[in-house]
Amino acid sequence: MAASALERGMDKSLQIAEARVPLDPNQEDRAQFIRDSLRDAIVDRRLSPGTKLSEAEVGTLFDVSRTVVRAALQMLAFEGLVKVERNRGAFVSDPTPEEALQVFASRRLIEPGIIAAVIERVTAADIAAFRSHLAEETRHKQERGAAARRAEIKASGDFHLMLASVAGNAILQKFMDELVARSSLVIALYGRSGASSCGHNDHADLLDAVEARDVPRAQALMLRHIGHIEADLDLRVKAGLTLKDALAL
Amino acid sequence: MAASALERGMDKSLQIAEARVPLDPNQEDRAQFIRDSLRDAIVDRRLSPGTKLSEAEVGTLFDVSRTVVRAALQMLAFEGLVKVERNRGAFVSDPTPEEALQVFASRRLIEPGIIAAVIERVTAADIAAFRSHLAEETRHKQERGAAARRAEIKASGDFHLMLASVAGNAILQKFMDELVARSSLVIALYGRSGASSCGHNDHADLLDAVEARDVPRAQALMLRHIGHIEADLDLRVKAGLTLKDALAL
DNA sequence: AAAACAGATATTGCGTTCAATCTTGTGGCT
DNA sequence: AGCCACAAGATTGAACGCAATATCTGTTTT
Repeated sequence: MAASALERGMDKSLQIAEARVPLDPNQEDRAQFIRDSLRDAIVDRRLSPGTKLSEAEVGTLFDVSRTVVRAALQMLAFEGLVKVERNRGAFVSDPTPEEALQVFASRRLIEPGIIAAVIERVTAADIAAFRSHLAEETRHKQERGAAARRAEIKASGDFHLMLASVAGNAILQKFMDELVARSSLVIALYGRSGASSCGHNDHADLLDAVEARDVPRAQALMLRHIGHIEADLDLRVKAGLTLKDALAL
Repeated sequence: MAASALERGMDKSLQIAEARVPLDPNQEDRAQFIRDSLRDAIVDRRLSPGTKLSEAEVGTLFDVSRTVVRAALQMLAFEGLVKVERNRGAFVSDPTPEEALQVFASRRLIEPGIIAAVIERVTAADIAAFRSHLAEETRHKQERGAAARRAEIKASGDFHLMLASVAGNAILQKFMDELVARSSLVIALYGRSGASSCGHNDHADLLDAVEARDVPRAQALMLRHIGHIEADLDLRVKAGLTLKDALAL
């Protein structure tokens, strides 16, 4: 319930998922583990856009050398979640309104295709998994608080990733990974209601159409859904938010 | 004709573009430079799939430390052009037939969308640039030899990249970068006639439709074109090429 | 007083080094 | 003779340290 109490503890340190060495999962690929932790933190908006990710600081938090941190940051840079500037360091990226539009334009292109592939390959077990996930989603939607909202955004993204996974194309799945992560960042930045779900039940409707194997309808619902998410954005806000403007109030 | 003699010279060394320190272009981002050199070499098939890219060896060739090489290899791994195996090293990727199909399925999804965007934004200057590029392409097509064939494959890919660039969506452009590179690898591996252009003039036709701003026709031509490329593949060949089979002849 | 310069500090870029892991070659055992 | 075990060599993984660059502070100059 009051899970947002967790967020209090962030004095001046980075406040990533685990405060210190969450134990090496399997001792392999620590860079990947750090990348995942950072990505979750970024997508969850525990790390806000523009935040500097100092190599030394992250290294201390995870108890690894800067070498490993560097690898993780480079991966995130490829996904577009952080921006690295030469001799200056890595920062959580701060997508411009234009980039935000490009993210959704890309999704509009790819996701209908994914839907078509899903309908070709989806099994009864998949449908059950989707329904179960949907229940989880609506649960979050009814809760209050920043933590629940974050969980909702994340769950909403996961729904799309599940679709991509069922579609069975590894390349498209990777693209969707990136697009969903970037979307979360955009929504966190520009979202008006904070959640992409202002009264709609898009995922449930979409799933119905998928189960009915109605390709055109499912694709139309997907496009409508993306439209809903986009409509919830207020791209003006951040447009000219320079330090000067920010302090002018 | 017997231009393939060029490939003979690769005794045991890697045979990348420049034999040694091609001068730091601007002293910045040497890793990126190495990545580009390696990518060109892979796409051109001067480095064949499966080749091991030893950190030390590449480092020596470019006269940098392994640290920088590592960064370059990691980038290529993200693009899917090399595969890194833990504690074993990096290898030029060797896409399976299934991966090959996924590459083209992805392109079928994305490129028609790019075409639509292009027709919305293309200028007369762009058209001129395309025509100029096309002339270059046909020139290569009429030449003989492995070098010309490589140049043709590369030019053909560049045409699609030019389209992506005109479309004006940086994210899709990055996706296309990856897809075109992977396509080149797949064509090099599975291509029957070696070039994607067995008698067709797809690019010219496509460009005509774009200039006429006929979206449906241009999209149809794009799909047909991708179909042509795919039809030129022989995915059986490599299908079961295990060591055992390879030696069975 | 504001701008500009200069030194001090912090951070990144990257070469080097040591430990861990994989590969290869040799020798003993069945 | 064939197979397994073991050791030597080679290669990657990751920490460390130094040099280069950017940032910050305090002072000087206009």
